[in-house]
Amino acid sequence: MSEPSSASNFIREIVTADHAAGKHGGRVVTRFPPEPNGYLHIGHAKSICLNFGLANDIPGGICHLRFDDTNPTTEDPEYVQAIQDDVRWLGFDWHEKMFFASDYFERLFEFAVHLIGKGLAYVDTLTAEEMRTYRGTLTEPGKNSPSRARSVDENLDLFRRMKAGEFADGTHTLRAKIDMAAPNINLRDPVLYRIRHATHYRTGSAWCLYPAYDYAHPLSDALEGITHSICTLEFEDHRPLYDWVVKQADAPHRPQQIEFARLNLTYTVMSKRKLLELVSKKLVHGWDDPRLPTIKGLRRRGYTPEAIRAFCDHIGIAKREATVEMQLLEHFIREDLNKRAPRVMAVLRPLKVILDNYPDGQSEELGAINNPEDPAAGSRQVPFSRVLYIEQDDFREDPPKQFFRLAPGREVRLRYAYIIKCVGVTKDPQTGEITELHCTYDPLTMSGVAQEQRKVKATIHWVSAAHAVKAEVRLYHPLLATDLAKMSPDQDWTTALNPSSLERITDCLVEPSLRQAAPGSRYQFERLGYFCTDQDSTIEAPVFNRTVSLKDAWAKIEKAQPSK
RNA sequence: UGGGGGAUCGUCUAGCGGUAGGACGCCGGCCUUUGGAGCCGGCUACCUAGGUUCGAUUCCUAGUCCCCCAGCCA
Repeated sequence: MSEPSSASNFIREIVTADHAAGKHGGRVVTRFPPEPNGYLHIGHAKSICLNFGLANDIPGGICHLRFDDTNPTTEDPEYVQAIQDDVRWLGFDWHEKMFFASDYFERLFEFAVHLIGKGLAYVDTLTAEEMRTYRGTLTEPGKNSPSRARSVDENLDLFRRMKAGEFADGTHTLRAKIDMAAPNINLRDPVLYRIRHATHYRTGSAWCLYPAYDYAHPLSDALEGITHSICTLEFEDHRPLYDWVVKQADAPHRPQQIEFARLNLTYTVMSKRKLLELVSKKLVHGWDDPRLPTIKGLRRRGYTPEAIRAFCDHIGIAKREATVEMQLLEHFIREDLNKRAPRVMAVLRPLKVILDNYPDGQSEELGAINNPEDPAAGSRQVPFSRVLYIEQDDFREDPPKQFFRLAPGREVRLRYAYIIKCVGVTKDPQTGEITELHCTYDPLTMSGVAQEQRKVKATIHWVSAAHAVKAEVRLYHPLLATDLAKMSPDQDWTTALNPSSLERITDCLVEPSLRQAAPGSRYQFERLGYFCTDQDSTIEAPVFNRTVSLKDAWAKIEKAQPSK
């Protein structure tokens, strides 16, 4: 990737200054370290853009992809694959520098032996329950575990036996010997290793002893020669422990941890726990459900990596907790797709229009511009005939103020075609529902012909009944109907879900050029929005996802109108 | 009544002692064969109170409010 440098931020300043000062031997090595226990989301994209972006922009910089797989009970190779796919799809490259914390288990064990030898770690026999009691509280100091006085030899012996599988889960831990009275709770003899007789997706049953994050992470960083270890704010008070581990283990290298605020977005959820809950309870259709802020979801919905990167660059990096408006994300996908999505005509909610004065059985091919923003996109032919469908929203029997579209006796232009006039409305005698419109067309108003005196206030899209292709369109609405921040924590957060976040319309009609739309291809349905061909789409049954609507000035006017 | 962080337009963000800027959003207008796009203009922001200084969003002090931490999760 060779895009213009991102806007600066405090982390970029630190890294740039360190690089200029020749710190770390002039190297810059960052890392993106997900635990493979879920799919990546837009919040991870922020971190990916930061870490890889930094490495890309600084000469000689490199960003590692490291799987922080130290907990065998939550991790799965499915996630390892998905994470690699997503990072690549976002446009980043780890240049072969892909690592697994689980590959360091042996070396991590040796560091622990070293720590024990220095008298800085001990095997504790307290139960989890007891350990909690001994830890003290936020305001009261903890007290030393009886195990703290064990000799180095005894610790070494016990630790090796822990590794050998002699003890059951939960019976022993390895703890750092720091300070049980430390005001920072993370320093009150944190657990370094715990026993887990579980199968790890990579190391199988080779280990029953697993290093904790606070121990494995700093040492993994050190082993890889990471210079700047960037993480989110909640790890701020782990930094003293991070530094302690690297220093006391006599690691070959001292990385610097820097924290920034994670991304929050309005109307959606970003925690792995909640996303997993949505997927496992089938509240959505999977990790790639287009309603989700996962990378896979956004991708299926039609988002481009370029738009996501532009968004990430734009929101900036800071330490203040912030919630970005979804509209900003939408702005970036509109901006990107406006420049490159080919325009087509599609009618979501069809209303039949019969052109009384257009010869029955006749049809013609009309030239249509593929993208007014991109002359190189060329043009195509769209068939026109006597019976058409227009959007139900484009006709009002009793038009409100400022409604410029079709109404009895009124004229509109059909995009790329003629000006038509509504001369009759047919209704279902039973329901009173409008079933079809009778219109006349003016053959002298063919699109492209100068029409000095014929100005109409609206141009609407249409499809030819005889040529249109039936399609399903899926519209997505916000995942959440209620702001989670306004809910009490004891309430079930899923009650905040928007029950109508997915709207499927199965009898849409699209222009024939869309018949063979390939899954993943993106279009602008004129006047409606940007749509992406879904992976479920087939030639027999095309399916389109609405990525985002176009900005809708009329919707605003209508909403602002007094009533009705 | 511990520790660690953070407070700038509605939202995100810039500012590094010298006229508080940008983006989104919103409101007008122009333009338009997409009520899209584009163009032009506008939109009650420095948490509070003191102090230092010719001058403070910036430095200092004291408050206020918000977030994180008591997993053998990461």
